[in-house]
Amino acid sequence: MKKQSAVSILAALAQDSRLDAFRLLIEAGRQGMPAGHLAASLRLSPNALTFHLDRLRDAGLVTVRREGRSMIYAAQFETMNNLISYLTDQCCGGRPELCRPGTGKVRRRALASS
Amino acid sequence: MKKQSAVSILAALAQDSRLDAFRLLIEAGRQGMPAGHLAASLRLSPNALTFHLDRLRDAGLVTVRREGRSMIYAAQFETMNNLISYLTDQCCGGRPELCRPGTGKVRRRALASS
DNA sequence: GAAACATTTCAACATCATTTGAAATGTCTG
DNA sequence: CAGACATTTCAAATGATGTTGAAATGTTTC
Repeated sequence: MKKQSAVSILAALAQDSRLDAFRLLIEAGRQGMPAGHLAASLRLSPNALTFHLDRLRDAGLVTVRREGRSMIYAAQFETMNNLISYLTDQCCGGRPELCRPGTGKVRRRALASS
Repeated sequence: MKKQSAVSILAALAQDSRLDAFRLLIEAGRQGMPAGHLAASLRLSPNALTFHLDRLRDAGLVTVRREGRSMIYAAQFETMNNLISYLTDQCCGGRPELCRPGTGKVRRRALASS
C-alpha cells in the first residue's frame, strides 16, 4: 500500500460519523445495508450521510450497489485489512519488540465499545 | 480504547508530514530524535514541525523531553499498537472470515490480539 | 550578560471539511 | 403518467486545518 493511500483511508476513518457508519457496515457484513437504514441509525440527514459515504467510498472502504430505490452500502473488508497491515509494518516492521512496552504488563482490551 | 481516542489518533496520522514524522520516529526507536533533525529530514520549517508534532503529541503518539537545547521526540509505540488492536477488533471482531476475501490469497494480519 | 542556537508561540491567511436546506435524479406503484 | 419514496446534487454558511513569517522563550558557550 502506498503512503498516500494510507493517508486517505486514515482521513476517511478519522471522523465520528464515518467511523460509526463504517462500524455499522462491518456488522452488516458482506450483504451491506441501505443508506436509509444507516441514516436512521446514525441520525444523519440523508445528504449529510451521502457526503460521508462518498469519502468512505473514495478511500475504497465501502462499495455501493443499487437495489430497487435503495442504495446498498457494504464495507470493503480488504481495504481495512490492508490498512492494518500497513500500520503494523510501519509500527512494528523489523522491530516487534518495540510495540510491547517493557513492563510485561500487556494490557489489551478485546472489543472496545463506543 | 474509546472511539474518540481512536478518531484522534487516526486524525493525527491522516496527514502526510505527520505520517512521515511518525515513521521517522519509529525508525529512531525509543531513544527518539531531536526536532531539528526531523525538520531537516522532512524539509519543514521549525514552526510547521512544532505544529504537527503537537498534534501527534495530543493524540498520544509521541512524547517529548528536553535534552540540552534540543527537544527530543520519541514515538509512543503502545499508542500505535492500541490503535491497531482497536481497528482489528472493529474490522474482524467476531468475524475473522470477513477480512479474508474469498480468493484464498493469504493476507497478513496485525499482531495477534487477545 | 551577550551572542548563538533550538524550538515554540503568535497572528494572518488560504484551504479544506462539515452542516444545512432546497432542488434534482432515479425508481417503484397504481 | 402521477405521486411517493430513496437518495444524490448543489450552493451557502461555518468551522477546522495547514502554511507562512516574525517575534518570543529557554539553553548553552564565552
